[in-house]
Amino acid sequence: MAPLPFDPVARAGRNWERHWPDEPALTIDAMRAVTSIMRAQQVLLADLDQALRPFGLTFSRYEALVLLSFARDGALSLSRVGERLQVHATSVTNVIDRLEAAGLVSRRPNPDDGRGVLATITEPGRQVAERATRVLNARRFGVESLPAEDLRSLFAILRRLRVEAGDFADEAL
Amino acid sequence: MAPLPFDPVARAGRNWERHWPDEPALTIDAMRAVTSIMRAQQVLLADLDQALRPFGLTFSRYEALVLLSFARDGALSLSRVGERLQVHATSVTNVIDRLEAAGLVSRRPNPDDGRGVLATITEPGRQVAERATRVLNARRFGVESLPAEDLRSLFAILRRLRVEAGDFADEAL
DNA sequence: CCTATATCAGCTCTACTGATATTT
DNA sequence: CAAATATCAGTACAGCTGATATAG
Repeated sequence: MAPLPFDPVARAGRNWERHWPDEPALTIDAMRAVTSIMRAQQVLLADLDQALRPFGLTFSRYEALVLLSFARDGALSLSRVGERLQVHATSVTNVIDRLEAAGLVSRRPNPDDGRGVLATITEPGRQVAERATRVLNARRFGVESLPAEDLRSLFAILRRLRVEAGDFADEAL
Repeated sequence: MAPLPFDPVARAGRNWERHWPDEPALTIDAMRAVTSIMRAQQVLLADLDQALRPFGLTFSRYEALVLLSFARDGALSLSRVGERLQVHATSVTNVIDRLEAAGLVSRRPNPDDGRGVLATITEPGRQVAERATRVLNARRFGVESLPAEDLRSLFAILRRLRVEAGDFADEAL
């Protein structure tokens, strides 16, 4: 795809001002910020998925695998996985299905809850998680171009957005 | 989905530090920022898609429709639509197909290029775009919780990320 | 009885690949 | 002939709904 000789988000902002002259500046600020997030996510996801392809992982599967690698005994109930990654129960089933088919995770009944299932990371799963993480760390998750200050600003600002959206209840406010 | 009593991104950062003690702090900053962008996008897209559902639009279709509404004569070649929205040619065909099926856009041959097709917004399309935009403006695109300063920071920081990712060539650098 | 957990079938959507007809 | 434009078939993926079996 040929890169544009101008910023399409900035241009959209100018069009917005022209067509909606009575809207407060805050509205255009919001539109530019949201459009920027959408584009940034698209660019980053494509970059990360490409980096993870040699490992047979997508970013979603990678997130689930790493979550298990950090858990006590390398195991979590599927419901916990869904909570932490904020994905639907059916999506958890799907992601774990694929990780299990690749031999990176195994299922077993939850001894503490007869309704539940524990996903456990396997030894090959740990190895894949570690090698994939080395790759992502080395390319700094696709944001090599940003200084630490900007990265921390992003986290802080988007954290507020996530709290307001109900992503989690802030423990330190 | 029950909201967590803690920030899952912050917790992932602490786990990262514990498992990768030799990684520079910058790596964890990058991981937190990227994960935040992914989650924020997910939350925002769900919010916007829900707001647009009564209009029979997704955010993708809304973006294409608004782009046409801003264009001279309300028309753009499909290749231009793809450039501006940074989506694949096949996705442009798909989006315009659906907008056309809904009567919001019409296709006609490009008089300036026999290979091309022009997408033109219809009068019903303009009305839907205007009503949908009023709704999104009113809810400030889902980021009501952020002050103008944060919205402008997001735009500025993500703009650099987009430039480095080849989203566009900066005209003012 | 009501709720929670997980799964399944089925649908929508976006993204991408590879092939193709047409035109420049 | 090579490149660009658009389309189509087919695949993969994530996200969701509704239904279901099992267990707390």
